[in-house]
Amino acid sequence: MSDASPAAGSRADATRERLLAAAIEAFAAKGFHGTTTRDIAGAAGMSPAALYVHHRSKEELLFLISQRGHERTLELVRTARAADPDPIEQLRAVAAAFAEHHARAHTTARIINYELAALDDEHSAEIAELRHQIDGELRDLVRAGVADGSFDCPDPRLAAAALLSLGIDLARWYHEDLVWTPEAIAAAYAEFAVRIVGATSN
Amino acid sequence: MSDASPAAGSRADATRERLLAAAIEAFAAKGFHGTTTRDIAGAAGMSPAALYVHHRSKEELLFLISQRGHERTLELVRTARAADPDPIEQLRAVAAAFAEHHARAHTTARIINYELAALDDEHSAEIAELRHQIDGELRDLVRAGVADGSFDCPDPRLAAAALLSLGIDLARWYHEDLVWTPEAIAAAYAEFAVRIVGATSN
DNA sequence: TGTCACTAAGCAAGCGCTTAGTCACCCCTC
DNA sequence: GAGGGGTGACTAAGCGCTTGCTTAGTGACA
Repeated sequence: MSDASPAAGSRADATRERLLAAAIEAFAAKGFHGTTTRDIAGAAGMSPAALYVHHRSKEELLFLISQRGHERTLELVRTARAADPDPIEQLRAVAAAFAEHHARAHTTARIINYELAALDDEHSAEIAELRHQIDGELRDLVRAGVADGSFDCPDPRLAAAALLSLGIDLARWYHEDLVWTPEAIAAAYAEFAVRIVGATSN
Repeated sequence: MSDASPAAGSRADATRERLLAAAIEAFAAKGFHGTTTRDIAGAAGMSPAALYVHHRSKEELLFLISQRGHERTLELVRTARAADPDPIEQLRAVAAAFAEHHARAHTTARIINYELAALDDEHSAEIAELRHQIDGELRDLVRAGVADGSFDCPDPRLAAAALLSLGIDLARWYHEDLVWTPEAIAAAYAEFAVRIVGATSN
């Protein structure tokens, strides 16, 4: 039910993570402004004040979730690109990994993509930089495919935006009791991605 | 900056619409729970109490926006489908209209797609029915194309979901000072749609 | 004179966050 | 190994403020 667990060890760290996990569930279900600090603390089995022993504010909780999530996504995309020099294979790998992750971690992904406006200015800038890097990876990939003639696509930037949309919107509609597994989604979406850029397989 | 204006006439109706327009801007920018009734009334140049002269509650405002928006989208899709019996042409028309609308009316579209959880049970059920009809139109269209051999696409339902995602996610990222016009987006997205379903043009 | 859009003032409830204090536990000393 | 001083996770209570919404009343127009 979660994908958070770094730096474990002390009892305090465990509680810290428990509060973070509760915040993820609550923010995803009711949005940042729709969630109260009492909701989060209550779901973690603690009093409202305990939240402030481990975290500075409700907003900091959101930032932490957002930061971890974006770093994870960036790493995911870079790893997928690194596996093969061929743009078509890179695109398949990136689209599959991106889609599978957005299906599997749709709870976190929902917060990451739809609660950006609730971050304060400083945190917002830091997240914007991470998003810029993720977007850059996608644009570079599409441009490389166009440059070597693998892709047929008049506007690479717009194609990159469409590819991102396909994955990100999964966070909005995917949930566990659908017929599709994250792996099935990944396979289908890899094919959609290849088609969108008009790839000619060698 | 808005696309609301039916049933005008009396002074009261005009004020009612002014409040609705203010609610649209505020909900889109800060979310339903992040918006206060004072924000809405203030933006409409009125006191907080004036809101309740014209509307039952803040939630009813959201429902009204959502209902109008969904009805408009459903009509848009049906009109696009009605223009031509050929599935490929229908898909082009639907994808173009859907994308253009989500770019042009991204403010309203954002509320419609991302604030569903804030509706009360009764209103939520009514909106769910409208969404079901929109989804149905898309699925029927893809199935028709697969049936007559125009489309090559192993999972029509998943392809329909991807087509919807492409349009809906525009509401998240599109804004006025980008290089692309809604018309340019529409043209590119019509091509993406045709590619996603693997259409073989006759 | 009656109607109705509209406001000033305010209510009950709920918000994020703080304060003052309790309690379990750990290490050091004798 | 009993006693004591210190530490830090945790809570009950509540502060200052904001929320959605109501009420009593005003003033313009028919």
